[in-house]
Amino acid sequence: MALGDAILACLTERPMTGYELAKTFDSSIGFFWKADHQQIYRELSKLRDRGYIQGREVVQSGKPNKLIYTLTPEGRTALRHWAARPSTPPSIKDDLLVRLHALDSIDIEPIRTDLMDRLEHHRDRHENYERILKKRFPEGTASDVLDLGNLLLLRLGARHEQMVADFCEEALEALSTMSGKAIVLPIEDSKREGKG
Amino acid sequence: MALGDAILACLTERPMTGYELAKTFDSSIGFFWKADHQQIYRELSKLRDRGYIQGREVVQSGKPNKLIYTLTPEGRTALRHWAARPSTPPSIKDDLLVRLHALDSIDIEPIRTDLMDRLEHHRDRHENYERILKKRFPEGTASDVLDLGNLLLLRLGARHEQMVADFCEEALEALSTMSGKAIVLPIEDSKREGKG
DNA sequence: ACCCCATATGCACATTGACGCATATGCGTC
DNA sequence: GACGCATATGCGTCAATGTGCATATGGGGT
Repeated sequence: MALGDAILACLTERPMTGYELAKTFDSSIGFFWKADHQQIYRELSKLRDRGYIQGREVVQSGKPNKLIYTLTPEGRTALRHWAARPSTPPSIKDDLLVRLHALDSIDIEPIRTDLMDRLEHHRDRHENYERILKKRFPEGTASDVLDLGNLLLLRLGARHEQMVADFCEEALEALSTMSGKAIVLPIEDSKREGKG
Repeated sequence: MALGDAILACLTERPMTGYELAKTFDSSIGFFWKADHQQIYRELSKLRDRGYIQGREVVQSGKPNKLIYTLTPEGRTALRHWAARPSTPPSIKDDLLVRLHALDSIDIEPIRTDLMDRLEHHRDRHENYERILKKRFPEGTASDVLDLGNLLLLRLGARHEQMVADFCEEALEALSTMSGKAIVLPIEDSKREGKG
């Protein structure tokens, strides 16, 4: 139950509604973990059933009533126990890498445009991280433990995006150099072997 | 159907049995994409039903008969069409990052040991990539398009592991510096607020 | 008046993934 | 001879995830 723990982790900051959590998973923690509102509401129900969070209904007019969820002591304990277990290193699982693995059996042009799009995407994200870093940590140091975690997170994010962006650039360059030597395949559906 | 396409991509190299594919997903492409043999066999059935691959049974004695799967022209086309679609940038989704996000609500010691384990893990993987790179690409250049893809892949893997390893080191250092200032919480299940 | 957007929650279905178990047999080891 | 291991394929179940749809309403644009 990884998403559940991510939600518990978010609720340590402050009590939130499912809607607010969904927005959080679209910005701060969402840089590392994607989850849409459906997943979040479903997980919230489970966490409530287990007694890890408590919902307080707030009656509103003009809008549907909202449910503000707060961590219970049991929830805090559960989070601590989860956090005390070793983490599992994830795989990268990027389709782009699968495409590169079969580079000689696919069309190069779409890969080039894809790489260019990805380059832009990762550059944007990198700039975003750097902007937040400069704003939140102009000194580059954290004052307390909470800040330290977020500082480290932002730094990792920034470096990751930078690295992938660099990779895209390099891949594009390499493809340009290669395209002179390699046979550029015309787009046809019936493709025979002959690669020589 | 991402795993299916990863399997098709593997079969462009050479025809393989499910067993061989499972081994492949435990080494080369498996550095980026994890899949156990169950997933692979299930996906192979689907791909066969769709006519993307063809199974040829080879009778064996002493071992169960094996099914060697070959890409059909339809399969090649499907792979090319899939590869022509833009890729979707994945999220990092690492539990360690969730732990760091809630660093002030959890116990530091388990995180330290976790970070040390992860440091070792990522260093090992980094060395592994570097070793393969030196062996397969001593010149650092690729001769054809297939090699280029694999060279790029290995380079990305190496850099990624290096980056995460550096991150772990930095996080450990930061936690050491911080531990002087921060209150080290004793391990108790009933935890009150008071963080001052 | 109509439509889209933001707020706020949720169900249903399909796909994907993780984990255990089952089958069949030869080979080496304790 | 019992046990684990490598080879080789597959079923069943459950958790996690992804996608579409449903509900309810006030406010702003056209």
